[in-house]
Amino acid sequence: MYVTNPAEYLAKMPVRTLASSGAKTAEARLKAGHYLYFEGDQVDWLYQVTSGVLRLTRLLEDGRRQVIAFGYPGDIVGFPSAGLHHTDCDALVDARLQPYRRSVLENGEGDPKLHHALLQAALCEISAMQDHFMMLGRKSAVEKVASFLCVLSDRVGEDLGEHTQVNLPMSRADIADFLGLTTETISRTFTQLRKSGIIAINNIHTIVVLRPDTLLTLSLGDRN
Amino acid sequence: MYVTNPAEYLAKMPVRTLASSGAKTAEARLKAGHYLYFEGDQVDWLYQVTSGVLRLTRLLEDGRRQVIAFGYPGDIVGFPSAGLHHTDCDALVDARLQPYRRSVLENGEGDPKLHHALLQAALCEISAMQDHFMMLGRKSAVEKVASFLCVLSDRVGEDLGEHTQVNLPMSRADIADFLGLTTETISRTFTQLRKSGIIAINNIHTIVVLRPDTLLTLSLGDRN
DNA sequence: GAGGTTTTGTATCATTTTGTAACAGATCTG
DNA sequence: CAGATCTGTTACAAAATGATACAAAACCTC
Repeated sequence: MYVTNPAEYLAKMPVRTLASSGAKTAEARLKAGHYLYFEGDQVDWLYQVTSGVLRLTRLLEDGRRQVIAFGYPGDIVGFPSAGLHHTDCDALVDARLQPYRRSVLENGEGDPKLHHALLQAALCEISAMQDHFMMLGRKSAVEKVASFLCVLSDRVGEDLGEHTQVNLPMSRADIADFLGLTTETISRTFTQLRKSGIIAINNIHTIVVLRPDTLLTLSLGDRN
Repeated sequence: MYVTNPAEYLAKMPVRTLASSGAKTAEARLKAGHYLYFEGDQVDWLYQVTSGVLRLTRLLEDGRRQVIAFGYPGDIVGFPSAGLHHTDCDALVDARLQPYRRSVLENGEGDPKLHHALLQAALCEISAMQDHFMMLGRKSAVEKVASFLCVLSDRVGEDLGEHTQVNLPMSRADIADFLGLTTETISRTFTQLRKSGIIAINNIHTIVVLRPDTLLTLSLGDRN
């Protein structure tokens, strides 16, 4: 059987920019807390994150929230459906963005290579979201948190020689809304992982993965 | 605030075929229980469902399963990521499928209109999956089941004058794996809806929505 | 249609996760 | 700096869901 790696989510795009050399649109900047677009907005541009971290969210009328994804460097955000945005998007920390015209993706205007690259990014997004389905639908709290940390560690972890340090720019509530849990459960699970010596919590936004192999095992939910 | 309709999932594509008139590829047939492709297979074709119902699934090593989607007439299945399928796909009931070459989507070969239509289907898929994220991550069992029935009722319900009849070709286990629940919870919830007079269960695969408005209210999780 | 197998429904019990609340620690503001 | 306001942690109670067991129904297969 082809083995699904449930921790594949977020490991989507090479960090290299897609922009062709000529006629490049100027990079945009987005300050922490500021919104790039809202649900229902007309889509004119797609954006590739160059630096910083974005947050894509959806709201239910009663206030319940789902964090659809975090946008890390290399990720493309803003794919339209029927020409509209279907999430809100804001920056967790100051971010730089490379904009691409929507028409490049949808009408093939401009560089064909860029059109192809954006299309591939969209297709990649579909498969990445399928991974996250498994996460949301079929994993326990510990497995979810472990998966989340594994992915971030692989993708944006800083090598500390012995261990890997991971910066968490998002709040516990963001993590909870991403994984379909409550903030309390996130806190409890972090504490549990810390007490087991699997991670260390330097400060609220900085954790260190002490035993990556154990964390990975937990994330896969091995009942062995 | 722009109101997210959580029951939007599955309401993806018009049932009309995308195929351009000329040089049309012959329609394919897939018998109930037979597989169209497996996770890891090379993608050569995309398929639009003409009739019947498909099931897209993913497996975890320990046997846990997530039903990614049900493919109803109008839906496109088989979007590649890195050229490969990332789900299994089989037919719940005999199905007819209109195949489109992968290269039409990815390399723009052939009819540009078809290329555009497939691209739009992919983008639509992304937004539909975002809806389902909300479902999996933030909804209770009753809300999930109610949403599921609402969507099916809207999409493929048969008008019985007073009420709407919905055929459920999938098993309780399929519904459970689609909604991130267990079969027992599905059974319990169905019974609960039946006893409340919101639905009637003619037989295992046929339910009737008696009070669509109440079902919709339940699906939205109004705590009013 | 008989006999066996699988699926579904129901009840009970166990576990996980959530809700609540109190408190601690940050961060903000004037 | 002091007070106010978030955010995060922890403990305990409550609720929802899952697991188990078993009976009933549906479905193969011969």
